[in-house]
Amino acid sequence: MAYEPQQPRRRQRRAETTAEQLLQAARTVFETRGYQAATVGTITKAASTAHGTFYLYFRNKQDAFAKVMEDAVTRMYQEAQAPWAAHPRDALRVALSGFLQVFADHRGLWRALIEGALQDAEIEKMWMELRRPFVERIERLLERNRQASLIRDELDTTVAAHALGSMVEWFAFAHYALGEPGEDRVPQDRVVDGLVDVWLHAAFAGTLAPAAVPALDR
Amino acid sequence: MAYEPQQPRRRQRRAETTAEQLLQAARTVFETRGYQAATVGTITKAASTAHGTFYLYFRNKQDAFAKVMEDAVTRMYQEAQAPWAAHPRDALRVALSGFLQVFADHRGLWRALIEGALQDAEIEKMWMELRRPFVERIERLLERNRQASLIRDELDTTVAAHALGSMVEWFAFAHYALGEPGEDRVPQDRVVDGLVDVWLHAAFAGTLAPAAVPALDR
Amino acid sequence: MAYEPQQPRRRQRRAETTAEQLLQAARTVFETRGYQAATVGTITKAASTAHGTFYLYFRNKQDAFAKVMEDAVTRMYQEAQAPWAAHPRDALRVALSGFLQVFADHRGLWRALIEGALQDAEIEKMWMELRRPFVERIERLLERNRQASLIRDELDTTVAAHALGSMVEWFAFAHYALGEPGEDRVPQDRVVDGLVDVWLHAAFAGTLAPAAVPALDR
Amino acid sequence: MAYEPQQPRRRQRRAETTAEQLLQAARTVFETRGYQAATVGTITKAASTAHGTFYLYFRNKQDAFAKVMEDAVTRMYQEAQAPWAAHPRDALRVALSGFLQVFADHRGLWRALIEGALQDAEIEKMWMELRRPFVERIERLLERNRQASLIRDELDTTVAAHALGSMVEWFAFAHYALGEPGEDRVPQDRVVDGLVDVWLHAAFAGTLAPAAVPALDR
DNA sequence: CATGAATGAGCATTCATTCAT
DNA sequence: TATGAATGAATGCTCATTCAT
Repeated sequence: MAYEPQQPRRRQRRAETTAEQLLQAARTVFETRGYQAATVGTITKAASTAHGTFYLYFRNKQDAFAKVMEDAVTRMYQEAQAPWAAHPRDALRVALSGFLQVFADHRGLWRALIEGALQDAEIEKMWMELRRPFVERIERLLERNRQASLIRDELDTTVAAHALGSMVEWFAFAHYALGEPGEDRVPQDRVVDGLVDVWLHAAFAGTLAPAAVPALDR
Repeated sequence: MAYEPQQPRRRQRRAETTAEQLLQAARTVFETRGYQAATVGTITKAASTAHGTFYLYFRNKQDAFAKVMEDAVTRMYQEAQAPWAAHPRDALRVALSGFLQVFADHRGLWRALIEGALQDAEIEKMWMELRRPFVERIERLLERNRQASLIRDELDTTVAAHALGSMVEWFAFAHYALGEPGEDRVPQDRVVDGLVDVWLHAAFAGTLAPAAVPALDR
Repeated sequence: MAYEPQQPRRRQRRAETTAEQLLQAARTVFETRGYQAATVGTITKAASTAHGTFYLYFRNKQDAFAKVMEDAVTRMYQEAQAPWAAHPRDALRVALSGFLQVFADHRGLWRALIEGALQDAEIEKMWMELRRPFVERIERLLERNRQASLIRDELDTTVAAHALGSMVEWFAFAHYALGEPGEDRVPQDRVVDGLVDVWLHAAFAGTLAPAAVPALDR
Repeated sequence: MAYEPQQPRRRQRRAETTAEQLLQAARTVFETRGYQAATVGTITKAASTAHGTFYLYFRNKQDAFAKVMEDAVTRMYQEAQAPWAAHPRDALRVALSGFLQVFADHRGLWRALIEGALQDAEIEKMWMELRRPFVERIERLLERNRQASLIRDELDTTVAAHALGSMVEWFAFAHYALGEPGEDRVPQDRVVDGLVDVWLHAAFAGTLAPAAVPALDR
């Protein structure tokens, strides 16, 4: 009840620290154990706080996950959009390479994100929103190039943007986040080259004689 | 064994009925509630059997899931391999269309499958194995056409097979299995056309002057 | 409904076989897994009969255990009372040696017996009754030798009989039935010598000239 | 940690109370129902705590049993090692008498202990370890007196220690812990006298002048 | 703000026993 | 007699959440 001069600040600092600890711990725990297998107890233990303190900063486990993921996923999609070189083919290389690298580095977070999204509608919504700009950016890219007549006329840019975005995302997921962590995989360089190749041919203009398309066997 | 005249048949029929009820119930429950949220109790209740009966037909929850999924997923990937028309472009259309349709129809099962895979290493393994033939088939297709010189020389068929397979899978997942069930989506015809288009240009031969590749915006 | 000449006999023989199989299987299962850990399913599987058949021959698990044990334990105590040599010290040696041997050979059955007795009053009662002659025999022995003035005057034969009987029984139990099965133990010869020594001095009078040791009845 | 003025004490007291209630309840339940028949639910009900609280204080049922028994059994074997009178024969009397009394008073716990040991290898191990000092102490006693030439030369002290220890233990078990609780038994005084008598003659040298019996130290 | 003891609903799994055939 | 499918009660354990201090 006495008037405290600078106590509030210290208290606030303390709170921030605790919040930071908890967020950090939650991130680590979700990353290593996944959404459902992560427990509040594990998180508070990792954060060296009391069990109850968790509920001072998060409404519940779901909320903590959302907060962790919002931050993490934003950073991940951003990392994947790092500024790129001037040369176009190389530019695409850099972008894809960055995205794959982020995926490989945060395997656990991606797994947790998808797991969480499947168990919790709010997480799902959040993810969809964080993901949208990623696809929209591809669409904008295609649109712009269409105006420059570099894109094949008949390309449905909306569908193509979704398809190419999905291709990268899912390829990365299946390649890096699924299967045994230490498993042998196609080396990243080769993967990037292949993806760039598919991208370029899929979207950009060129003489593509339909007659050349062969029969697809079963 | 040789004691009962023709009763075994009756018993057997009863057993088959129970098995069918349980499998059906398990399928429904997994489909509507997901992997983790599905409980043995819910399944047996839905099947109108005693709780313990579940363990007469499944080793455990995971096993039930595997059995449900093996059946369902196999059917799903097979649908995408349905015999197809003579015209190659149409053939691809039919295959993709079938795959997307199945996906749209079994949104819940796919969600459950991925959720399960992320929570249970065995399920993950099972899925990877069910999925492999799907990708391998694409690779074989590309290889065969390469020998017919219909495929671009520089195409890395392994990477491309994974990439194109992933594209379809993830597109389908993101498009049909994520988001609100009733949400408005791009109409399926347009989607199929777009995907076929990307496929054909990505893999098959044509003059694609690198010079034509434009700058990619950020 | 027709008059069957020798069908009954065959049927009876079949029944005996089933009964025998079940009893044998039950014995094995109880011996290897103990009372509580043994399950009806394991027993019927071992006996190659249907689950339900078990209840044709036994009222329940407890009953099966009682039947197995009655037989087995009787045999065990009897084996331990095998006819013995004429020389008294050696006679005692033979008797103790036999008892210990039986114990060592049927470690599992003893464990199961005691476990069962502790969980089931009927088993307990049965055991007490099977055990009683064992102690009474010792008591009779001491009494007889008292009349021959070979026993110390002040010996309370009743208590001594219980004490010496218990000593052997428990020693055997702790030595052979408890602890790791393969554990190193004091070699049996030395054990027998020690026990004989304690017995003789505990009960018999004066300087124990081997000649003084009387015949042990059976 | 430094936040709460003196509340921790109150909380701590509360926690101690709960711990005490649970331990007490567990003890009672194990004593009256045995190891296997005791359930966590029964214990928490008896302790008036929530089911989950049990796992705040015990890792699992086995752990609770171990904790109950460690406490009880230690006390029981110690009772048999209570400081004793100067007169050696009386000293032995006191020790044996104490042991038997404790046994008679805790019939249920002994039963549970043995039952538990037969069902759970860890409990068995724990018991063997609690029991060992009891036997070793006897052995040390005999060894010491051997040096004072009060022990018969030919006595195998290791075997004798096991044998005499077993005798007392098993006698007590069979006499007090088995059979109907209210059954008529040989009166305790007579039992003690008999056991002492056997002990002394079994182990000590020659004509047993009471004076010759040495002090039994700890 | 922080603590951590307490709660209790929830779940997978086992198994003795029954009974229709 | 024999079968084996079906039953369902019972139990140990986890963990998100609350709340008195």
